[in-house]
Amino acid sequence: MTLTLQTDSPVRSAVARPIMGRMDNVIPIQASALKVACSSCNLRELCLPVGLSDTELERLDALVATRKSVARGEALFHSGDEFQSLYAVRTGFFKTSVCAEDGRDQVTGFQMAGELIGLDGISNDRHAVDAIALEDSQVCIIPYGQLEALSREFTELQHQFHKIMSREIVRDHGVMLLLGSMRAEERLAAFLLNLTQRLKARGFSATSLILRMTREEIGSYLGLKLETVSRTFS
Amino acid sequence: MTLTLQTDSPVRSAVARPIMGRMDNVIPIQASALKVACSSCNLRELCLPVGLSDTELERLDALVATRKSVARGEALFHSGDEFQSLYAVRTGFFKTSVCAEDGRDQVTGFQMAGELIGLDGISNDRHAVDAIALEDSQVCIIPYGQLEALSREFTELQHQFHKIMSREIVRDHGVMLLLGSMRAEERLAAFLLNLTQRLKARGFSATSLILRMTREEIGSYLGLKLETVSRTFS
DNA sequence: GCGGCACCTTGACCTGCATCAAAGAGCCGG
DNA sequence: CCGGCTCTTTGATGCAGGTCAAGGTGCCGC
Repeated sequence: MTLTLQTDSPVRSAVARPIMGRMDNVIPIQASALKVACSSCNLRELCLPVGLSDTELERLDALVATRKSVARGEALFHSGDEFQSLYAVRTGFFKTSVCAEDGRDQVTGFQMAGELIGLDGISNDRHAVDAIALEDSQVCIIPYGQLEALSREFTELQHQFHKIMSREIVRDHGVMLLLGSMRAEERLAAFLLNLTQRLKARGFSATSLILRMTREEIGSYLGLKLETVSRTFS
Repeated sequence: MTLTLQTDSPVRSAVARPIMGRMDNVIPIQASALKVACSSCNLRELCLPVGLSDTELERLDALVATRKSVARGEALFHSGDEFQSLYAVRTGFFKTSVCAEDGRDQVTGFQMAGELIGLDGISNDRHAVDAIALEDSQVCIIPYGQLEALSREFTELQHQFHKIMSREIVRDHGVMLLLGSMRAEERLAAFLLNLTQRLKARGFSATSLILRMTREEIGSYLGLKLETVSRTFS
């Protein structure tokens, strides 16, 4: 298989600009009370509502009532912020990262449409990572308290939510395997493979992809330096 | 602060043998229907029951009805096994590890008394890791379906369970930071610090610890080779 | 008591990746 | 249109940690 890589920067504008052009007409990065409905969302088979009945979906619609736009480079939340909601990526692309006391930081994941951000915050009511938009994005706001309440009512929702958390744990274990025992080339390969699979599940081409993140961010995720990432691509 | 390290092997028998001696009198590694009660367990402040009321505890007692003994070196479960229950470590010490197709494997964590094992299995009804006892151990069996049912009834239990899953995610992010951006010495230091903190929370001395795992297992967890671990200790 | 085993330590050497450095490409604002 | 910015590429060099190898220690079973 051949894989066409297209970096998103500095050629970025060729791709992202059209989107930013549209953005000029709206207020950037405000929590806008857009009306939303999971039941009519094309991501519902990838997101929280998987397997829900119509009545359940209806109740979820009432809960996930608003969206929020986040401009490229802006934070959805920071480490230490009070935790109140989970966020489902509606459009766009995010990274999450932890940082050590000495300033070094580590990208812990990249999130795309249909994926949940903020699960780390449940543990002690504060977010433990930074979540940064890598392109202009929209997220659906899922108030956590209400989600807990609703999932006490609906077995399916509860189960789906647990699965999502568990999947995150399994994913993290995969990253540990990658960081702990693979060489640079293997890491990059595994990373690209994972990315294309996720894009494919969302209906994008599996043989050509645009990298929204910088070499440095990829490097941080993979435990490599940006030069190494760049060299390994060549 | 000074820290006395005591390796558990090959001097292991000095420590573990007495326990194994006792084991000779019972059937080793069988699911024995020991009567158990969370409400009278000295680990309840570290384990699932945190924050539960008396009536809630009573119901949980009914659910977590049996224990299981696992002999040193035996598996609690393997990757690929059907997932049915979570396990709370009652006594002893476990490791969990994932393995790649090519045979390399990576230790993803060490679990001690009061910690939950098996959360990875929720994601698709199969366990994703191997769980191996590093010393003769006992676990409480928590049937997952029943736990979900009970946590639909009791807000506190539900919340506590979510916190435990979230904490696991945060822990994993910490390990990623360690694997992705620390040098050998720092990794080992962070590892020992973490271990002593957890032991302290369980009432053990914080300045002297016995390493139940081999250099190789530590190395696998930290993304280092056993020789490096050994050298770094010196 | 002796050989075998599992684990740990130590030494010598090598290599994969980090580090340092320089230069190019596309973009942005003035 | 020019200078500065960010991101990337590429080269040269160095070192942390991997690899290979040998030897030690305590345990176990015969």
